[in-house]
Amino acid sequence: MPELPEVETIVNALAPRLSGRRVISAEFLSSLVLRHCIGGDPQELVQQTVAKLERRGKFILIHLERHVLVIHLGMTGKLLFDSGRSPYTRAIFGFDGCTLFYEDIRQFGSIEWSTVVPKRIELLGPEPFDITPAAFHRAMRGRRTPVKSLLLNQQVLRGLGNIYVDESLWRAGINPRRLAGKLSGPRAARLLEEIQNVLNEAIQHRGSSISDYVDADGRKGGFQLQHRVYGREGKPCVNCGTPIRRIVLGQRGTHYCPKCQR
DNA sequence: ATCTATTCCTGGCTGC
DNA sequence: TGCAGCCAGGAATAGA
Repeated sequence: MPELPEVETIVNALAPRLSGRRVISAEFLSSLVLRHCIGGDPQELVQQTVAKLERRGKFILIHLERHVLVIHLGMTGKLLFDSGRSPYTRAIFGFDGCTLFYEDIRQFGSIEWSTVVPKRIELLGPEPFDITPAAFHRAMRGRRTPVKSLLLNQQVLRGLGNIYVDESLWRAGINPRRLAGKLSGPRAARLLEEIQNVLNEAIQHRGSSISDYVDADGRKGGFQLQHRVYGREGKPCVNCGTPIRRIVLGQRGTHYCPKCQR
């Protein structure tokens, strides 16, 4: 499940190999991944040159001359260079020099394009690295939802998913059920700091490969070995030895230490 | 405006 | 062994 660090790793692999390349062909093998793209003809992408690549939260933006291609990998989406067609190939982008295959088993991912960045992308919250502790605290003020749910809200902060939210809350010593609006300024600042720490460390490790995640060159990440709570139900907390607990919060599996996180 | 529940999808796992 | 049924989850959507 690609979150900010995984998407960052993918974009870092894509950018040098796609920048300046010309789109030769665009083929879609599944209409499901185009569910956000109403009435566009893939042929209009052909012959355009890639201007630049950008990550916004978990979204990949490929800026062409006249259009922007917006890709979200969902749960099982992958962008792979020259991998060849598989039963789960949903789209194929031919460039002068390489071919990019979009694979997605569960088809939670999506691809769309338009002449301007879509509104819902513009409405995303700030990058976790681009918000001050004070602004972060303000964003939580008055919110009567568990802090975990708020951190998953991409309109508040963009890029966090289930893994890194659980890991951040453990590092900050905050119970995922705590209401966001009840966090003090210092605790909010600590939380933001730990969010930035865990994301930076995960990027250094090229992301987490928990199911079958690989980057555009087929390389796995290594940060799953650093997880302290995610996927560790029943195992001892590395800080205090208490068994890690798993609950369902906001329809999401949630992992935490009942002793360290209050 | 804010919050919660539901829906999408399918390989892999659990349990009978 | 075989198979039904359930699970994982990001984001859009509907409903409260």
